[in-house]
Amino acid sequence: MTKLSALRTASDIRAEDLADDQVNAEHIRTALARAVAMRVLAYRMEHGLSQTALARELGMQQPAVARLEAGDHEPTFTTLERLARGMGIEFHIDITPATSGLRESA
Amino acid sequence: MTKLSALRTASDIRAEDLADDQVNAEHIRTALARAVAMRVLAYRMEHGLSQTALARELGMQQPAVARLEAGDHEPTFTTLERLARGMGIEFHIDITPATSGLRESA
DNA sequence: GCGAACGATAACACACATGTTATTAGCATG
DNA sequence: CATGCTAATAACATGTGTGTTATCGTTCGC
Repeated sequence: MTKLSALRTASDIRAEDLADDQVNAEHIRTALARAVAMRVLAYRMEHGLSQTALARELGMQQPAVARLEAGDHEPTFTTLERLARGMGIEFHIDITPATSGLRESA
Repeated sequence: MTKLSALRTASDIRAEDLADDQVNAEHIRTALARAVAMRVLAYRMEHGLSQTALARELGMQQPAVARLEAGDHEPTFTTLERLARGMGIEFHIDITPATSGLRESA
């Protein structure tokens, strides 16, 4: 099970960062890595998987999952795509000119 | 001015790819590079800028802009961020679990 | 106490996007 | 024709995310 405090913390940060999934361009570099980290961790907890087990489902090794959950790296699009297929998540990237009407994201 | 045919082609592809800005995870690897390419080219044309001029605004060299417009590379988030700040564009990345209701993108 | 599983981290190789410079071809204007 | 601007491309160095293996500390169950 590994420290429940970790899970608690995860849920906590989820409430902060994951709540507004539409991250602003300003914070993307910082927020994306953490958002992905939270998603991976949450998914893993919800499904009762170990890092090794999830890694096998994603076609990678345990340290790779650990790094993703650490959230220190900027995941590549290739990595995001792999996560999307391996886990159930979807991620959308929409590029809109600021002049053509910006949307309220929250 | 450089071949107008290029511009025509750009507008053409815009109608195809840029129309559905919400790209699916399946096609992201392929589509993102091109979507960005179209955005850069469109912006540059609309503002009557040369690659060199735009490059200066973005803090990079002309070949870098050319590569972006070529659309053969996967731009990094750092690059996207720079484009977002340099040009007026906004890009949103939202990560949603597939189980929590997927949106119709088109 | 021992062994097993888990998670974190170090260390290395590799792929790839980018930064950069130089060069080339196309086209317009003098 | 010569010059200048444009865009495209080659070639190289660099940074960084990732693949991979090995290892360490911790915790749980025997």
